[in-house]
Amino acid sequence: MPKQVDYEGRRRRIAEAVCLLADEHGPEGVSMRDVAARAQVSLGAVQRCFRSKGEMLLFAVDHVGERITERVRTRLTASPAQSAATALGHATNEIALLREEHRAEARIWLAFVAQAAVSEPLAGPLRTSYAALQNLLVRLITEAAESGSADEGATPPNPQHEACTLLALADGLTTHVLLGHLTAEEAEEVLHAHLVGLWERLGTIRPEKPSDTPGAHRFARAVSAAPN
Amino acid sequence: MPKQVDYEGRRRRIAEAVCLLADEHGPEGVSMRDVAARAQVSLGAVQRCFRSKGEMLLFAVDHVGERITERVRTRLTASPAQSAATALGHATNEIALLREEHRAEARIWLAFVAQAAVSEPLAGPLRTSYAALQNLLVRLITEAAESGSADEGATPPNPQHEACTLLALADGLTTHVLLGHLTAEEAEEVLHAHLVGLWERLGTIRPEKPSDTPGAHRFARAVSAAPN
DNA sequence: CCGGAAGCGATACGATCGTATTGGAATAAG
DNA sequence: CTTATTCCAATACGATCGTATCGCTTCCGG
Repeated sequence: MPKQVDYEGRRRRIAEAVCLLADEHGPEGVSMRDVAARAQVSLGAVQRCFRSKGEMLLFAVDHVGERITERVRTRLTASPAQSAATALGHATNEIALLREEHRAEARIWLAFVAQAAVSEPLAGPLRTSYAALQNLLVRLITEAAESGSADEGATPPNPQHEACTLLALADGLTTHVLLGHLTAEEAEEVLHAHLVGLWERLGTIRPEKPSDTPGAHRFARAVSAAPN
Repeated sequence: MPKQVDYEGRRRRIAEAVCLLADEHGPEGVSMRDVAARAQVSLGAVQRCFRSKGEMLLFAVDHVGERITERVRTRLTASPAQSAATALGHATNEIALLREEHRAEARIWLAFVAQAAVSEPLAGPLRTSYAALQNLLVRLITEAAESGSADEGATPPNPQHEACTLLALADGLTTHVLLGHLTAEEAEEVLHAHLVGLWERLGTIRPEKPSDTPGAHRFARAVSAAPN
């Protein structure tokens, strides 16, 4: 048996390079050559890892999806929320990718989403990621609703609906921030306001600020210094 | 003076061609040659109308933005809403571009948004369009709030916040429908549910169903969607 | 030590891109 | 009609794309 290399590791490195380029020049602005240069490998090496460009992009989008989902999950288990409601806040804030240090991830996500809207094979992994996130939200909402009011006075909101709403709202806000239509602070405020409404509807006691930045909102890079 | 042509008309026709192609092949998937072919003009004619491809795209995005905004406005004046609240429902439904016949417009919008996230000149017109839509929503919300409850019991919601929320939610839902994560019906349901909540918060009497939607609840396959 | 398979850097190739150029058709003014 | 000017279709051009090919280099099994 001749030479053997760590394909999985290389694939990941290439995927990271794809992300960096997609962040800088948008989707379709990533070429095999640029990717190879960014990943510090030769074009031939990239071609050995992926049979075609499409396959490479597919792997990259899967990679990003897993990273985001993983980050949300980590956030939940790392800082054990005092209540399901605050956990919900944390998760939503994480999904929205509003913080400055996640702007790149947000741009990458948007790039892939736009591409996937016209390329069915790319849409698959994205749907999977969305489904995972939505399931997580549904679970948190259900949990919060149960731990919340024992009184059943108001209409108990449909967790599916609420999760859809939250997910779509977070996505939309992210997009608007990327476009510069909203500032990150405005988006956070809007998101928080919606969460407050949701908590009331759930009958939970309104928890403290869900964000990890109690004081100044500007440039919240206090937490999760881990680059990647 | 020699020959003279209707440049404005030609520009519009080219913009339409750009939209058709962006709808089919995504952003960056539109080439000058394809555009020319679609618009039934020669490549040279396109080059005469626009100094560069970027200029052409800029014109096209402006064109689309105006068309959408105009359509929303038309919808409002055409069917004189019984109340500001129903008008709000109509406008939101129109913005969300959920109906099948507007799927193309939605894809085009998403394409431009993704492109604009990494290309500042493109972002300008998009921001303008968003600002216009948001202003319109703010106006409708304010109107609805005034015509609504005279009682000031609950916290009077901030129209700016509500407009932002509505706009972002509509955008996010549109995206999720395009990706196939939600069906158009599910998205409409979610949007409607949010509007109901908003109406209650505004203290307005809940109006009848705001759109021509079928009322069926079909949330069976919301989550754990197909892999691809 | 060595045979040979696997990896990969370099390079070639054909297609397609945006843009520049150009020669002739079309048309309004004199 | 002539002429000057605008328009445009065709074509050329250089760059860049994804992909295929081809020799080296590298390294494991025997």
